[in-house]
Amino acid sequence: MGIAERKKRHKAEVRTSILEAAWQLVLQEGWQALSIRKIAEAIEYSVPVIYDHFANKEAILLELTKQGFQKLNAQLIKAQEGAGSTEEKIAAMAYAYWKFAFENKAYYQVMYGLGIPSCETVNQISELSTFSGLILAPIKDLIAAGSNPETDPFLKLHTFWSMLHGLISINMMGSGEGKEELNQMVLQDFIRGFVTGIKA
Amino acid sequence: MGIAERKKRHKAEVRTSILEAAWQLVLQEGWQALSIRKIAEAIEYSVPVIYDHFANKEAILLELTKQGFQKLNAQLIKAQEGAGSTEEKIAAMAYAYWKFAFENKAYYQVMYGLGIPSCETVNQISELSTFSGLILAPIKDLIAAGSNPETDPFLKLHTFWSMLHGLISINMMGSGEGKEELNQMVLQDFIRGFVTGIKA
DNA sequence: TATTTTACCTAACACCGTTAGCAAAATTAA
DNA sequence: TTAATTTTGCTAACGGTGTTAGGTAAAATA
Repeated sequence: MGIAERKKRHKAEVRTSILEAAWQLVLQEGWQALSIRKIAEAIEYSVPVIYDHFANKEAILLELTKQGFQKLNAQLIKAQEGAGSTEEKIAAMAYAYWKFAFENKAYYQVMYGLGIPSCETVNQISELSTFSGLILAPIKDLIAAGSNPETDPFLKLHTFWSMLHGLISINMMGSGEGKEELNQMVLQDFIRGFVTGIKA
Repeated sequence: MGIAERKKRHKAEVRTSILEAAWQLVLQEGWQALSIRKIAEAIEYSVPVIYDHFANKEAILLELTKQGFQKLNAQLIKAQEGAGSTEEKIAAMAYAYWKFAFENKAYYQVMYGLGIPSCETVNQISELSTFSGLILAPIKDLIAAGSNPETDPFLKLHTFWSMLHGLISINMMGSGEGKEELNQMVLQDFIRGFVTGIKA
């Protein structure tokens, strides 16, 4: 009964090729210009085949979003591991998040493209809870070590994520020119403020 | 030659009705669902008439964006006037900005819908420079009164706007339920951190 | 070999933004 | 008042979108 296996394997290959083609198109023309027909042409199948693998276009973007968070999480873990103190961990993760956003603009724009992940969407992206967990841990440590141990860590996680995202999205417009140094300063400014805000 | 006047007036009326219809549609179905054809039907004109008044669909959204910033600016001015100290001014404006966003979600989403206003877009929205000016003034005052008078006020404006926008956009997803109090805390947290960050 | 399942495609539906080209109405000139 | 001209607004189309119904040919099963 190796036939069923072969078929499954082939189906998985087509699915993968859809995602790869979609990703190439996003890289080349931006996620706004992604279309089912372009994907179909790229994978050399007819349009309806795509709907055998994904319910709709949004599901494809959702899958790319998941991939983005996977990649981001991996880099956050690496950043955390390389850091010593709790404080350094938070700083390293903020920096890693920032770096990820600018080194993977296409991913970041897909991940937050339709606006911030909506309530329904959040539950579909399991990677998001990993993400939250990663950042929550050092925040809890920092709170425990600070002078206000009853501070709500979720509140701080919320703040951390929100502000960082805000900084990035507003800086992402200027893009191009010699703003890199200014941006670095904004980031450092933020981290310093955030950490001392918890310790105080 | 009152004829030309009447024609001008009529043309202006049609233009206004386009914007009003567009706004109603945005309120009812969200800006993503806005379409030229729906506007045309609402104003009881054929589709091409709309292109006599606006170059394209984006121009209509741009006009709504301008209206949004006008309204926001008005509320920021009011907030600033009602506040005493420089510090209170900044807090009041942050709160007013926040309040505007949540009381006018449709506007806020149009204003930041296509992502943050891009470099080209910024120049088309004169209201944006008014906005910047409004926030810049108290920031400058606070810097002057603080212990680091050489701090770049534009950097701080940047930070202020970015973080506030981030807080709002991430909080805008949760929307609905009993998160209002938590949100208030996040905002207060932000303001406190921002102000002390400048003074220190 | 006959039958059933699977894989896949063509063609369509209902939209979208945008524009070319034309008919009718309103204005101006004779 | 009639003729010429401008203005106004329309129909219809082009090329695109996401999505799906329905049919055909190939492959697997009996």
